[in-house]
Amino acid sequence: MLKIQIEVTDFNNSNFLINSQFNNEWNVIQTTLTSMPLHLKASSQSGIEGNPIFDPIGTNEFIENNLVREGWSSHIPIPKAYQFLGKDIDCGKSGVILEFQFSNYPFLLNNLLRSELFFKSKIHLNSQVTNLVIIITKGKMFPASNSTLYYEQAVSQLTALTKYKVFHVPIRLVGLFEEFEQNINIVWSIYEKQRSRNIIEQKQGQCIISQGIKPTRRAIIRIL
Amino acid sequence: MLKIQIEVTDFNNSNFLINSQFNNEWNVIQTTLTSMPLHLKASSQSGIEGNPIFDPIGTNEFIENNLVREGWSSHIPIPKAYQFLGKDIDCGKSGVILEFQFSNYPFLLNNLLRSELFFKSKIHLNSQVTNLVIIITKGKMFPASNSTLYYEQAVSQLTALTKYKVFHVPIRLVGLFEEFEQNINIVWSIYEKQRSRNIIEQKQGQCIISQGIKPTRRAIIRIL
DNA sequence: GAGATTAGATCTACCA
DNA sequence: CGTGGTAGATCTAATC
Repeated sequence: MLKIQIEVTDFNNSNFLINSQFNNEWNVIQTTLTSMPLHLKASSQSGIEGNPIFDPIGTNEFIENNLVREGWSSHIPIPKAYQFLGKDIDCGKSGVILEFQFSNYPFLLNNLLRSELFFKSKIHLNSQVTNLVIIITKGKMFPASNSTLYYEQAVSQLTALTKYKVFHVPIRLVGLFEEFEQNINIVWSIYEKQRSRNIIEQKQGQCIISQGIKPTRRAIIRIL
Repeated sequence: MLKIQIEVTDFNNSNFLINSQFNNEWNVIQTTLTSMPLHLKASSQSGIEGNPIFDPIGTNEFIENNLVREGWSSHIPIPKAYQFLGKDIDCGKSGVILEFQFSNYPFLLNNLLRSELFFKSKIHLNSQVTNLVIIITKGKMFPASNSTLYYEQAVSQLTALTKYKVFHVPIRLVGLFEEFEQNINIVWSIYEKQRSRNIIEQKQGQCIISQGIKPTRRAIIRIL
């Protein structure tokens, strides 16, 4: 059975930190991600109505449910004194912050900087200081809503920021990918209406993903 | 005649820098902003359809047009090697970068970090290195689309980041405000359809802005 | 239940 | 004229 592929880029020594202290947490994330079928939905974008695109809602839900089952906390509130940085963080356990980021690209640097402040200020989230941040993104290959963050973009940005030593919190950036020209298991979700998070129907299925003709092209998804 | 009010917060010694080197550039910005009528439009948000909200499109256009007339460049391209930070910056002149930011709040830290990299890397934008960044935001008082950045939020975030010395580029953050209980000149724009930037009709008018009963409430705008 | 706020979803505009 | 990408606009969901 073909599983989702993941790719990882580490910043600020997160590789060493994970191997020495957060191996268990990482293993649970890795297992969760690689057991996940590709979640797709229909686009409503003008001109490509109905075309399959990456489904952030379904993906988000799958990961969150699985991690909560493994003892992770979700929607961890940010303390009052730091509420200008936001309301909550997606998931966390034992000082590991986990953010899924499938929304528009500026959220990456927003997540990064607030994590940096959690790290430096040593404030407690879920009774723990922040030791490590893991950010999950999708590969550029997937057709998706415009301006949503993709892994390669995130790698470039964090690499440049690392070069100029702008941040110090250890970060592992994770990208989700699929194989080309293989039967891929998918979950196709139909939502109540545009922008609804209310799933009316969820179908299992398969698709084949082809690389576009030009190397710059997004992949083409053919539902079987 | 009542003009838009502006408030300013400076970071990393931008105050000194402006007074000593960029007084002319600042004066043009200040004059432009304080000559601007409040731009409003109708919301399409469920439950408050038709209610007046801050109009980012109209505001943006007004500022940009005026600055271009004063010799500023707009949509300054980011060099190829730094394209992972984006395509262009809103406006600039003589090493001063200007960003209007009325979109969702994470764009603030996105703009901040890419400006920091422009500053540190000394790359040329419009044949100039980056000396100063000016970011224009709207006050929290204005009803607006959900999750759009507001000045007070930006002040909090940048203040915290300054405290931990995360960034070094000089920044002046500008907030737009209006007086309460006064006749305020407005421009009400009607767009072709939802999300359209195509203005069908633009009416001059007046409104009165009242502070909400609870201090936490957004202001109430009454069109005259 | 009304209101505010952030998180996230995801569209249109525009330019190369 | 179709494609791809970023910028910006701006909605719904969820929570307090």
